[in-house]
Amino acid sequence: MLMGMAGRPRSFDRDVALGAALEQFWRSGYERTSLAMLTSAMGVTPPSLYAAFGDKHRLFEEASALYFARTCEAVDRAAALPSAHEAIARMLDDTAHAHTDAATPAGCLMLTEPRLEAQREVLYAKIKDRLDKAVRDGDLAPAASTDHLAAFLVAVMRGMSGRARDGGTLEELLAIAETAIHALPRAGG
Amino acid sequence: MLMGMAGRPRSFDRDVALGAALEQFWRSGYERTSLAMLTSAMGVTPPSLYAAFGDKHRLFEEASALYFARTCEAVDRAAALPSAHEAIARMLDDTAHAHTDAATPAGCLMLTEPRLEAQREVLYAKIKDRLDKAVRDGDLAPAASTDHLAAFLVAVMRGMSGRARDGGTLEELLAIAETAIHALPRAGG
DNA sequence: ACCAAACAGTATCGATCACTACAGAATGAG
DNA sequence: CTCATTCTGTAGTGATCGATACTGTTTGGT
Repeated sequence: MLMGMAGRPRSFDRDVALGAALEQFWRSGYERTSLAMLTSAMGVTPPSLYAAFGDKHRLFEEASALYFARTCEAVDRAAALPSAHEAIARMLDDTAHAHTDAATPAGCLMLTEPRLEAQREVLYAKIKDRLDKAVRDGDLAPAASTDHLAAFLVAVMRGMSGRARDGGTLEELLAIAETAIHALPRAGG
Repeated sequence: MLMGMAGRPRSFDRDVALGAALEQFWRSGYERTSLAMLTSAMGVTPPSLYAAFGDKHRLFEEASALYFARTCEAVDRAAALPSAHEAIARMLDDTAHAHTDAATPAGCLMLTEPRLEAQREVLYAKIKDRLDKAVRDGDLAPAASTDHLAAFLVAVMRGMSGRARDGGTLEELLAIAETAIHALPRAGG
């Protein structure tokens, strides 16, 4: 009695449905994505969606958290590179490629969606931490203001995301990235 | 007979109402701005709004054109400065101030609203033209790719606008602008 | 077999969206 | 004045929004 588990099993894969929701939010943003679009993309009826994910807002939070986790993986991989210049260059290169990948919607969900400011704050902190480490390593001039540099880099990534949404190509985004690299202080300077 | 002008005169100032609509669109964006918000901000009832401006989309086009004209004035003033570095520095400085002006909504309507890509294209062209002129003047290295630089600068401005929407301060945006300046090729290089 | 539990699908909820029909009020022309 | 014309405000249009009540259906436990 009162054993929690019982009843008809779910007829869809929750992770697959979440991925479909993520892609829809990514493509159209939170506000422009209606429940009809979500249920169509996920192959799920509204009551099933609400039973599995709560409401639209919680579904978005779960989907954006998934996106954020993937992004953080790439950022952390880049940050692990030996020099700050390599790390930053890799991050910007990743950004250009990810934002123009034909297999996914253009641009970056985290950088485009207004309500994901907390995620952007974490991205900023990751970049600043990597720059601070570079200063400690003697890899970056001690006088470099890592907070200003990190804010600049997040702004550039954001600009790249916006340009990708406007139809910017990979080459165009790579050119922006390469130009931004020149704003970094020279090694040992 | 059939003289066009007659009837009850409009009870509100069309330009003032348009300015109020612009501010509302600027603050909330096109999609999030409802007609109820517009009529409330403009002090006008829906039928008057439709008689004076057409529909929501045309009202937005007129309001964003007004915003665009004002922005172009500032950009052109900056472009008239003697050196490219001065011109670009002024544009970025203007951007930082305009995006954080307490008297207006944070950020830039033109750089934030997805559907205003055509305006961004014009901004890009203005910056590129100024850089091309600098190359002709010997003010910028002849090898400098002005299209890449212009795309970079628009991306930075866009990032500044986004950061302003997230609550970024004037000082923070000025720091981004100053960092971006360092990406410009050195004079005569 | 039988029942409680959890799911699926239809059909719909009230709220809000952009938008407008209608009727009264205010003007200029004759 | 009278009348056509244009504006204003109320009130409400169909459509769509996010979210659910309800009715079966499918499962596991006994």
